[in-house]
Amino acid sequence: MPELPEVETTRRGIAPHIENAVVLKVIVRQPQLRWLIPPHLNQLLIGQSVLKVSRRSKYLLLKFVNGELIIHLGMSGSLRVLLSPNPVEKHDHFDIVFANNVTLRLTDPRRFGAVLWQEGELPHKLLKNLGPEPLTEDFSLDTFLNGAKNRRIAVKQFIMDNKVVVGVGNIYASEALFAARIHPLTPVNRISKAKFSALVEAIKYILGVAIERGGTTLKDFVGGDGKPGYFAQELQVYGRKGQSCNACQRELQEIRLGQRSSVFCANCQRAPRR
DNA sequence: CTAAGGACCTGTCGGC
DNA sequence: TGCCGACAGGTCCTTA
Repeated sequence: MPELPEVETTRRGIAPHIENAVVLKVIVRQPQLRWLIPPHLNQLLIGQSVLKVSRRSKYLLLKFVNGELIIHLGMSGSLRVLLSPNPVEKHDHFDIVFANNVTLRLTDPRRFGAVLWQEGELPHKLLKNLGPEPLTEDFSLDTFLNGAKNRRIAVKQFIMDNKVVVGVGNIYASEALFAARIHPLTPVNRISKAKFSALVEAIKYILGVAIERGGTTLKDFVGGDGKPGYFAQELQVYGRKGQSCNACQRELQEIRLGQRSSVFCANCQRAPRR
């Protein structure tokens, strides 16, 4: 479910409700997510207030005076703010109940998500080696030129590599490559400066628009405020295998790349010559 | 160092 | 209708 726009949408939805709120208690119903939820969160958090809700890559960071709570939504996670009592459902694994009657609830059927605690030295090990944020100036043409040196990896896998740039998952990687008219299999050492430049702009543009639309709702994604995202109707290639290209009407093709499906237009996105 | 593949887990969908 | 395999938004970890 969540790529960067969905995580950012979630951050914006929950922040106004929980920033400066004081933790009343933490409820863990299923501690085994991708990693075990730290067992002593109640001792750490009760009485503390959330100083800030931020985001790094697809990690949500809740800053407290004594450390940082890190939440990742994995593949199927969502976080919601509940303003009134709400029945607990099957995959509601984790709640933070605040003194202002707000509950922050993590739901995650596949349990690839994570809740981690980091204190002392920041950032957390998992955040330490991440590449630049795509929507900042830290991500530029140079990012790609430097990162592509001596590599022949397929461009789709390259832009999904978190050490190169963060936040580009399977949906937006496919969309950005279509926008930049680059075939997903193109080895990165064969991409021109101009094409890389177009790809940088495409990634920034598409992620930006997706955030404006409140993310992409597939299945049941809802932002922190419970509203769905509206980017799905703007997808050009993702999930459109067999349908016709919006630019040239040719039938969109699907290939598998690193065990992920990749839909593209073989006409608009030229196959690499070899 | 790079690259490839498995692993984690549940739900849903298509085919037989 | 039931069963089985394939696949789904992520990414760490192991192996070569």
